[in-house]
Amino acid sequence: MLDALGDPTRRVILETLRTGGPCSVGVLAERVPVSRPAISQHLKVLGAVGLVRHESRGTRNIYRVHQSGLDELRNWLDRFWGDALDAYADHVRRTEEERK
Amino acid sequence: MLDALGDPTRRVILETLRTGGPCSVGVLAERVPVSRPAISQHLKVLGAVGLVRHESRGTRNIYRVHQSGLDELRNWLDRFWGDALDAYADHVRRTEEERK
DNA sequence: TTGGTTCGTTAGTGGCAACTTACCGTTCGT
DNA sequence: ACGAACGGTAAGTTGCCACTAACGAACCAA
Repeated sequence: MLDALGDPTRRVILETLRTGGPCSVGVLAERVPVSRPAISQHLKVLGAVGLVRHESRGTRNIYRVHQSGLDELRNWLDRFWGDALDAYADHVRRTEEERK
Repeated sequence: MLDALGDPTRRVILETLRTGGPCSVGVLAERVPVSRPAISQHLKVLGAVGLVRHESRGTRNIYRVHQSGLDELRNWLDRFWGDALDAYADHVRRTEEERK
């Protein structure tokens, strides 16, 4: 998931899909300075983690951003930050006891 | 920012800091199966994007997770999803007109 | 001051993944 | 049914980044 967002090209692809709306692979290859097969590979990765969905329209596949991946990221964020605060509180309490 | 979270080792370091609370570089090197210099380099990257803060305690530096990076990520998420919906609405309207 | 930690930095290497070129399957128009 | 367009896949290369090893700096204790 975060691995998928780690690549700059994939983020550009997502940005393009976000600002330009859903579009085909060929159009994406025109807008992003990268060959068409590279686009395909990245879309495969993005699709595997639920960040994009594709829909076959004749010979061309229309890709669009999908929500599930973003939701998962948000949940991870919430849980992460909550646990970090708890762990910090524990740490403070522990060092407090050591000082005695 | 997302580049920083893209590396698995860095996520492990963050997880370690989160669950175990703040700790020094040497302790991190013990808990994460990676050499100490590698830890230093990763902490440098994580610090550059505001995900961790360090505080010099004598010869040793205590690192802890910091909020600003997470906040920035959350803001990005919110704006991303909102814009994606708008762009999708535009796209629907545009294809609707082309159908005429 | 001297020895022992603790940490940051540099140089160098190995491995992985992103990219391109070439090829093949699929689908639509004629 | 045939040609063309669109897209996914395979193989191969290149570039980048994570990692280790060695060195150097700062700090504390004696």
